[in-house]
Amino acid sequence: MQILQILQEDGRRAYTDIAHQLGLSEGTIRSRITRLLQDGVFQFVIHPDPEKLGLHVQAIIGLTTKLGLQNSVAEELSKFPEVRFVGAFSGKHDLIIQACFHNNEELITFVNERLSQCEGILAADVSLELKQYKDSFSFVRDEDVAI
Amino acid sequence: MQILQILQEDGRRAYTDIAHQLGLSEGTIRSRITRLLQDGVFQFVIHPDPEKLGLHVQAIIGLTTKLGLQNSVAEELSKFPEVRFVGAFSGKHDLIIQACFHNNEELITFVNERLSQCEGILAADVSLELKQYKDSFSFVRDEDVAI
DNA sequence: TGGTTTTTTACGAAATTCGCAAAAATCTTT
DNA sequence: AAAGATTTTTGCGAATTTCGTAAAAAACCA
Repeated sequence: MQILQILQEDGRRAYTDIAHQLGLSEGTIRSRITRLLQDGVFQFVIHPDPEKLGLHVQAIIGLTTKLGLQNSVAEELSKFPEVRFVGAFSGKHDLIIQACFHNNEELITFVNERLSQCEGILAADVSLELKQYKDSFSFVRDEDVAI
Repeated sequence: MQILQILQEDGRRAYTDIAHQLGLSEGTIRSRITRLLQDGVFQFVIHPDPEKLGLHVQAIIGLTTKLGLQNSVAEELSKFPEVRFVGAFSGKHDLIIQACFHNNEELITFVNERLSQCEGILAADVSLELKQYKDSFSFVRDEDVAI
């Protein structure tokens, strides 16, 4: 957990660095990280800033799907590169997705052409992001580390 | 863009590796990545699997806030470690957040004790995640790379 | 075109990672 | 509690990568 916490802040911290910080050998850190990766506990990735990439429009879209087609719709939507999150939910909407676009034009096109062509979507409830406060994969909590 | 695309798949790929793949020198890759980091275009992070960390319950919660308190509520919620996403939106809900919990008990506690104690929240619309299809920071699209 | 700035390249030095075998620790079973 | 088996940690030298930096190349701009 401490290793995850350190890598959360900087995914490129050297094994030797982490080892020094935690009072362990480089080999230990290396073998643990290798094991965590093999077990699929985490992955090394990058977190781009959408704004800096020209993706100025983000939206969360709640979808109502035709009974029985929820799964296929979800899998279809997961293929789109502009869609970064797809989940099935209890509550008002069967599916909730999150997507990024360069501009409003692109969002409208996505809703009107892509979504409408997707068999099984009955309704789409679009919420436009006005301001982002937090967006992270920081799952590791201090409480979990302390144990 | 090609560098980002490569690092999206493996945030730990060596500069020399990337350089070979793109037919450039190690120094070029290094200076470009250094510049991208300085400009805040992306960060090196890890993507943990919440399930593997025992976070079996995920939820998206739409919030209605008292006029004028939206901002302070959002900033307050951003401090919680269990909250991974906070955004202000147009549409039905003023704020939409995404959070992870070990179990339903923890979610209920969060809603009843944490949220209720947060001055300015008028209503909370909880959607429980039943299945996750996609969750990534893969903002870089092939279209953008090709340019 | 000539000069300026930016980017790329090259390369030795420093640091990191890798491979692996021995030591230590942990777990099992009796 | 001991003996044996398994897992984890450690300690190296070797291979690889990164770093620092100065020169070359390219791009930019009057």
